[in-house]
Amino acid sequence: MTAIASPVPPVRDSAARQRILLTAHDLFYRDGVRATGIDRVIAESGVTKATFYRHFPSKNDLVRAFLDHRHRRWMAWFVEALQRHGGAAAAIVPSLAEWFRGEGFRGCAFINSMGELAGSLPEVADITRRHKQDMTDAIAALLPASRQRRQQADAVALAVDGAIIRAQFDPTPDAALAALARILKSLLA
Amino acid sequence: MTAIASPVPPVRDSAARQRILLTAHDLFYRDGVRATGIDRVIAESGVTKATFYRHFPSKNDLVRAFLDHRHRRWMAWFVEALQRHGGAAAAIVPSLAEWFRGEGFRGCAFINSMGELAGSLPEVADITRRHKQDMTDAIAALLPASRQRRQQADAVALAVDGAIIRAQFDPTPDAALAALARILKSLLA
DNA sequence: GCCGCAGTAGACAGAGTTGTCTACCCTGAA
DNA sequence: TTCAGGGTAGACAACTCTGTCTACTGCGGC
Repeated sequence: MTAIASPVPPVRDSAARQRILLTAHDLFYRDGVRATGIDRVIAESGVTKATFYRHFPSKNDLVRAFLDHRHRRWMAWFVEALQRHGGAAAAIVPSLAEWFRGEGFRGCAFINSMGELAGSLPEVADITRRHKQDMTDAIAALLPASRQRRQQADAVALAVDGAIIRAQFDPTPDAALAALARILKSLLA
Repeated sequence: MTAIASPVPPVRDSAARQRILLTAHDLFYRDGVRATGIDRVIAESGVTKATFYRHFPSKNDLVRAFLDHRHRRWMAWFVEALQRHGGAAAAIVPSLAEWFRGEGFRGCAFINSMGELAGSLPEVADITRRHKQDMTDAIAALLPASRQRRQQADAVALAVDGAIIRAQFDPTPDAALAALARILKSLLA
């Protein structure tokens, strides 16, 4: 369904489309998907309804594009941050600290979306699973090769998700980072 | 604000109120809070609008009552399940397995709500923090007394949250449980 | 020069949202 | 017996939501 191209390709990498997508990204991530009306996205991206609906036939299409964009953006940042902090397992905590302490941190966009869109966009679970798989792969790349690297990476990724959650409801991310560090230390000893 | 009693107590533990609350619990947990309209709750609990608004002056009041109810219900189940599985740290994985494999499992109601209500009901972060604090206390009670029990419990709770998330997007909870078991084993060795 | 098309501008439909209000019923306690 | 109050039944207001539609503009390539 989703991927069938229209007879005459109606959209491309236009400036308007980019503006819509970036605006939607900020609003969806900050306020949540359901809390953000299409009208708001349209108004804030300085575009008209006709233009919006030319690029995104429905809100769900925009949501999918948002998650796709978010995935690329976040993964690029994550991989870069891990390298910047040494490219080993020890890079995980300082990298996440950066994110958690960053201005508009509001948790994981995928986890948040999964919670609110289970009914209206069931595929968000699959999208989230793929996102977390890529995150786990990036983590695995930091670990020394061994027979249990895959499972170690799974465990680390699980702990990272726990830390993201905790950093989302605690006033400061310190406890989340400390607990994560404790887990990593004992897990990779 | 929230806790000020009205001059003449307008509500009590009536049957109607209970029906509304239980219906709201099921719908909010299954479909999400924003996705569930007040009309739906009213229709499915077999009550009229006037009755509903007598007990819950606004949807936010209902949401707060829902989270409170959910907290009591979930904590009671959790403590009971941990005891039933032996009352030690080893009880955590089988207890969660029960929940994850249960019929309507849809993740943690608090984490889900925090994601979608950040804007309209900011206090949900505090409610979630208190809920997780109680969960952590229940976990701490399983661990042998030591100087680091508190921090161990924090780390275990963080991993539990990670497992809840993973069980929410994976088709089966097996990987989540295995990764959690791995973390517990190395953490409590 | 003209034509296609991405864009602007905005009215409009149809459904759904929360919340209010009137009118009536029924029961249990003073 | 009266009467307060929790309940039923449902209209209605005011707003927001997604999505459609018409009419016009401005520009780049053929």
